[in-house]
Amino acid sequence: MIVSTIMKLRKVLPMKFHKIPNETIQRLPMYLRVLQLLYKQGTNNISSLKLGEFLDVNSWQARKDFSYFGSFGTPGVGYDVKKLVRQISKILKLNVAQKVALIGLGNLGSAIQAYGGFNIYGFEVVAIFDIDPKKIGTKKNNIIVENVSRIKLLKNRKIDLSIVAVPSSAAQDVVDALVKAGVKGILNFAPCHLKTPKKVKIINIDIATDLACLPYYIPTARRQR
Amino acid sequence: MIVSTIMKLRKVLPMKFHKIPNETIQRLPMYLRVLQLLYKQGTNNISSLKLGEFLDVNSWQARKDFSYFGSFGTPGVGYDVKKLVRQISKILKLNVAQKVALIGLGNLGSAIQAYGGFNIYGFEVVAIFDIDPKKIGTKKNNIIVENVSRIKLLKNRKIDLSIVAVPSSAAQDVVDALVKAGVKGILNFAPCHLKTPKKVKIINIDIATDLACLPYYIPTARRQR
DNA sequence: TAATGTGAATTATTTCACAGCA
DNA sequence: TGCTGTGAAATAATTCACATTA
Repeated sequence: MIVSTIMKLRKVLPMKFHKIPNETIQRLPMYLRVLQLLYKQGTNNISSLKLGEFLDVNSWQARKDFSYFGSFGTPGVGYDVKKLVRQISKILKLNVAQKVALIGLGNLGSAIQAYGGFNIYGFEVVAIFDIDPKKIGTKKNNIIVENVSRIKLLKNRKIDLSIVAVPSSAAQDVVDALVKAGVKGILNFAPCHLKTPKKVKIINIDIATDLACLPYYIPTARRQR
Repeated sequence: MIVSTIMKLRKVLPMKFHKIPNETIQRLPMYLRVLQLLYKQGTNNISSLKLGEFLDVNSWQARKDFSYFGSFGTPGVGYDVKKLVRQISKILKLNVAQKVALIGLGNLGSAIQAYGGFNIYGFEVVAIFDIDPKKIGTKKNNIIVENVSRIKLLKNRKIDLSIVAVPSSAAQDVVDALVKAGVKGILNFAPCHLKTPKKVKIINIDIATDLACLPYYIPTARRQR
């Protein structure tokens, strides 16, 4: 009720005080990725139309997404690529390097560790935990694999983020430990719903679930029974 | 304009003729996963409230999701778990086993191949392709790894779905080949936007992009500059 | 002239509230 | 009584259209 009143008041205020759609936040990293690539290739200026073409996003969608945070472009000219990169980085709080703890060094955990795609956003895996005694103590990319029982010691290591790549059966215990250790954001790969306090943001990636949507969209399965 | 008129007409028609939200489709595999688990554990009947609790979904959300497709429950009683599993499977076209081709057997591809989570939805990886001569010809889980140049031969093998786990630089070529080979649905892990004809459904999973959203939601990064 | 920025309109999705059935 | 199914209301997100500015 109060929220509703605030929302109505906000309608007379400038764009930047409107509620920001979740979808907008999810698109920002994609803009950022393309813009960084463009900058590397020597493109200094780009229009919302061109930028959108790289991502299958309409020009007005891109402009509106940015407008929630301010006016970053120049009418008649477009956006300064470098400036826009800096602005989006700041919005997403990616302007400071983000330390990440990886939990689980099985097939998926190893793949994530080897994956270089995090670097462009300033993420760095600085701690790895596993439960397998054969892995504990070994080095992976100069990081010593630690026993999951040591997750609680993260408290003193200024790590806000964690990637959970353990089996579903172990996931809730791991998440509980991470929350206790002061981790504020979790990217979870276990295909199950995990309970966290409201202050801890959790984003789930469920590969099988995403795949399971595909057949629905396929006009006619080759031989439907 | 015409679409808008149809939509208005639809408002007087029963629920099942309404447009089905994409979000509903994305929730169906999650209901299915929980229901299968419950059934294995001997639960034969469940209410929308209990079902929702497992997934942090409101009871009315679950009921509305199902209502787009028909009336599967019994007022005052709830849903027959086995019956609901069968209905959702049918809606998602998961009632027939789905063959999947995996492209790319690097770190991520290997992890996907080893991941058992697909089985519950009836998926089976039946073909693997890679570009590395050292991998081509070897066996992985009884499947011979083939050269990517042979993707075009998929045409005769009744495979509708594919998982793409190759570097961004190779992804568009791979997708083009898959489209030519008659693949109808693609789950893409390469962090880039890929062009496909409208009739081919593509779902993207971008791990780094999802991670990049997390810091935004964290109240205050530990030392914001 | 060529682009941005943004109110307003439209469309999509969620939430509510309750009629109706076992 | 307890739970489903669903119109209607509320909320959220996208799309449009255009005033505005370099």
